[in-house]
Amino acid sequence: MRKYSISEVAKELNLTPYTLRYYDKEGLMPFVERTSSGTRWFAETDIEALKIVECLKATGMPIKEIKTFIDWCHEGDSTLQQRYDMFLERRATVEAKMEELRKTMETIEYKCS
Amino acid sequence: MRKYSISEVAKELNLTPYTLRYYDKEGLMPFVERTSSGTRWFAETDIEALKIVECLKATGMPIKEIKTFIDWCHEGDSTLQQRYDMFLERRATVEAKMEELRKTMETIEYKCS
DNA sequence: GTACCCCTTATAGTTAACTCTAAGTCAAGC
DNA sequence: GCTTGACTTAGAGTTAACTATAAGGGGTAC
Repeated sequence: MRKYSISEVAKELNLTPYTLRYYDKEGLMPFVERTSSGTRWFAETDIEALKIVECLKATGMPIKEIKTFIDWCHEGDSTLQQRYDMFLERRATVEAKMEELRKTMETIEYKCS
Repeated sequence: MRKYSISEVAKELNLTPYTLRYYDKEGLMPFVERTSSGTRWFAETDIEALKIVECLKATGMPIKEIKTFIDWCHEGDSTLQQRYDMFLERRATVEAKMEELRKTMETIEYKCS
């Protein structure tokens, strides 16, 4: 059960320590342990959680909304429904975005000829 | 051959006059005529051109790159190849983006279960 | 003749998501 | 004991794409 420093995690996720501290400040990683002197000490599970954060970010979800999601995760099973609803909403958003892109490319393709 | 004022065009394209003047300043509409007193006087074809600008924007193309495209349009047929190349590149970008969204949603869908 | 819409320049504010610096502290490794 | 890398707070800077205000002026319509 190795633990990781902030720069190791940054490297693995292709981020910078600055960004990770920023995420922490924004409440996206309230789970990370600290050593007695205050150094962040990431577990594998923390890195997995951050990968989900990156996934949500990749769908265009703003950081504040991701924070809500993370908060719900910490409130336990009572928020399962809310999280599922958020997922459905996000899926709809992404599908709408993809549909718009598809249509836009069609238009451009048409204009190009 | 009606002509349109800036706020009529803004309304039709769901933008604001501020935004249109901003686009003008950024060089996205060097084609728009002016009255003797300096008022912008949009033709139908100008609105069509702006619709293409909106399309390109919808694919995530930054304004500076759109300006390049507009400039090429004004240079005439000698830039046809460049414009086509830009289109191909844009299509590739959009397709990559869509592919990433698809994969991301798959991952999230998996994590959700 | 006044209201409304257009124009300009210049400048400042907004939002999101970083990105970085400064100034000072702490702890581990060689 | 010095270097390295972690930490903190506070704050400034960056980028994109607007969005808005101020201050001044011009033209058209009722």
